[in-house]
Amino acid sequence: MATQQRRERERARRASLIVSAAREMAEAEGWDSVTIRKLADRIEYSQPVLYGHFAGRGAIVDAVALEGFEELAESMERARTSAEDGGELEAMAQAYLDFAAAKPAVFEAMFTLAEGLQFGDEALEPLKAGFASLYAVFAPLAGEGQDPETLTETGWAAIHGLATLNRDGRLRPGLQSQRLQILLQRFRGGSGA
Amino acid sequence: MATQQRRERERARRASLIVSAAREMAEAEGWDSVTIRKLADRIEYSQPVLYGHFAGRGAIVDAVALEGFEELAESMERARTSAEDGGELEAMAQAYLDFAAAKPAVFEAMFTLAEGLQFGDEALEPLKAGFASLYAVFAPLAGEGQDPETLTETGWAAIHGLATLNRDGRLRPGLQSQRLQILLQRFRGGSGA
DNA sequence: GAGCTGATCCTAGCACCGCTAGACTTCCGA
DNA sequence: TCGGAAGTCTAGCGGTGCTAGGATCAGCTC
Repeated sequence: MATQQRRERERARRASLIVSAAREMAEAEGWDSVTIRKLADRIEYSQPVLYGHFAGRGAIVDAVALEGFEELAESMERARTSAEDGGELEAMAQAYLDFAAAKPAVFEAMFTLAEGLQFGDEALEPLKAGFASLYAVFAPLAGEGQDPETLTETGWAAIHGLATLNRDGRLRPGLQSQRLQILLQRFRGGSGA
Repeated sequence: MATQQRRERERARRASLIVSAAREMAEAEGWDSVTIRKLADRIEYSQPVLYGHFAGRGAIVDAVALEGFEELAESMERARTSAEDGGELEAMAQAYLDFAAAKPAVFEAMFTLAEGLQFGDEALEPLKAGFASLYAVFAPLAGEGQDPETLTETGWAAIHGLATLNRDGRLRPGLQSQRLQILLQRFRGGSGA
């Protein structure tokens, strides 16, 4: 009886060990070098054990991505709620860009590697939470007769584009905050100072 | 003497055959299934022949990406120059989004797979041409004391984010043109009608 | 406490990948 | 005609994700 629970605990613990090992390896050497063999070595089990926890390599990447979405949502929400009046958008956008810059491998898992994550109405909780944070900030900026959700998507895309192009070295380095300022100015229609 | 030239021609022809085969396969079945072996089968040569043309698989992907940049730059420039007054930004942005939607595999090669392409000041011609088109449209929109190049980067990122998030199914389908309208309205500061 | 049963784990191997060494064939120029 | 260079192929190396099948070990039953 209690045995069953202990096993369950150990299983869960090992699963999260796999995920964090994958994450660390990816962040240190890139996703290409995260192989099942190395992962198995790292956690000191044979390869088949990994398949007892995840359907395959892709599922492990997805798990890292999901963890990333949780953290991103949390970061954004914290930034938003602790910002002073009028500074919510900037704080949240900055949190997004910081996340992308600080955890590039996780970000990559979330937005270019993940394949099994559901979006839209049936999305998992962390994904919805992240969008909700964005919505809370963008919706008030919607103009007359403008759908706030569509505006949110647009604003998200703008921030996201900034994050990805910058990460891939396609924008001039050292100017990210200037670009963010321009974006903010355009979206809230202010002076940009 | 003439033999040398004929050989040169045949070589070039075969190189472009490889690139277009890779491109077609990627567009049809995804980049994962573009393997050197299948590619060799397709062009009816053995694998080592491919390595006489390209340093490796990555170089082939890069070649497809470069071709993509040429086409994208051309599309944007055509859209921009043939648009009626005041419609340049919309036409160009639309061209960008259309390209991403119509040729997803090429777009993927350009922005997530390519590894050997230089950006910035030493970028290849097509990349510079593409940015020049963007610059021509965005620069006039720069506000007082605002760096036009930084504005261009920001605008590009916004459009790019729209393209990628939409491609990955992370935005509600069927609303891309509404999102573009919102973006345009925000960037030119107009009414958005 | 002995024996059974089911969960757990590993060894070994499949089919595929990118890439390359070395042999063979073909063609050109002297 | 013949020698050398260019071109091409076969075969194979080390790696990948993934899995079948057997061994081992824990816990339950009597």
